Amino acid sequence: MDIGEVAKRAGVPASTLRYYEEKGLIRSVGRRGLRRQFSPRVLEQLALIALGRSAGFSLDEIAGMLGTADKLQIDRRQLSEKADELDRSIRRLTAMRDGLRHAADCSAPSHLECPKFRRLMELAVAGAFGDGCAGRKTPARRRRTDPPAAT
Amino acid sequence: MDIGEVAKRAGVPASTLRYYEEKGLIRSVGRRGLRRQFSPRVLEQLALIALGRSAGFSLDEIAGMLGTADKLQIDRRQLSEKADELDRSIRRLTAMRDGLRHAADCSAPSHLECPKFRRLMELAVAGAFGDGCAGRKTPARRRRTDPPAAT
DNA sequence: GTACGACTTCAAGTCGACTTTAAGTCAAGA
DNA sequence: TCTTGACTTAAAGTCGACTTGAAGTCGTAC
Repeated sequence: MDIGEVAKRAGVPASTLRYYEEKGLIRSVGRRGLRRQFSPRVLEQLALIALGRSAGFSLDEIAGMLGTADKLQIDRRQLSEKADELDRSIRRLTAMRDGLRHAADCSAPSHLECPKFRRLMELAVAGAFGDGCAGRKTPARRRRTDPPAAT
Repeated sequence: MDIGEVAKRAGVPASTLRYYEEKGLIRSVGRRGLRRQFSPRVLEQLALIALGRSAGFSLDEIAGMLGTADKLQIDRRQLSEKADELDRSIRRLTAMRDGLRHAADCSAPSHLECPKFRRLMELAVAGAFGDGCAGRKTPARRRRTDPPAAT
């Protein structure tokens, strides 16, 4: 299959497929002239990649899983760890959701006067929802690189 | 207070404070020489910002909330919407967690032979966990910019 | 025989939230 | 007086996952 065909079937832009190949996540079976040719098996690989991404694995992690063996061999411990990680995220998100829900219907004149809201603020400052909360879009910050005004 | 003092108390690097000021999230009350001076009230603002970030608001959204009025006036509808959004995330993460958990102890020789796993793959391909799942680190992709190999 | 469309490469750009760096300012202590 | 050390600025760099652009290569339909 030409890359365009794969793109159409998998619902993924051709540029992404090239990128994935470059990263070693998929492989083309050869070339016809310049053009990469893919085996239909790549569609399964792409589904796997999509799943991995949805589960929160990075492309590098996924590459590691699909990497060495030609036959898929996913480490069950890795899955389990990711499940635990998700579990922690779920707990944090749940706490946050409930807090927001409360704040939304709270009768206090200002949110600042609502004790629950203040508690939430404190937790946030303390980092209780640290890196990884609420659809965190930032790439897992390393807290404190900068000396926080060292004495 | 000097910026270093605020940094220490809030546990946020000075560079971040400058950045926040530039973005209009906080304000300094003046200068002593070159140095910004902050009122202690900025600490409360920062706590609010930390909370907003943890809840998944972007800095621009937070700026919008704190923006116009000098007195904090958060739109309750906005909180409610974010709570709903979190709720959806929680559901997706939960499904994913359960799927991973299952896959981790599944007895099928290869994951590919487990029907539940395959179902999860299909869902992922179909985008059921679309943008916003599992600590998604990417900035809310716009699906399909590239024509998927138009006919 | 040439125009077209689908492909190719490589480099650079994007997004958000910061951080880092280089070069400069300033008050205070030895 | 000179040196710290905490601040200042503006500009550039970072991270991950891609996308975009420019310039070139094919096979095929006209």
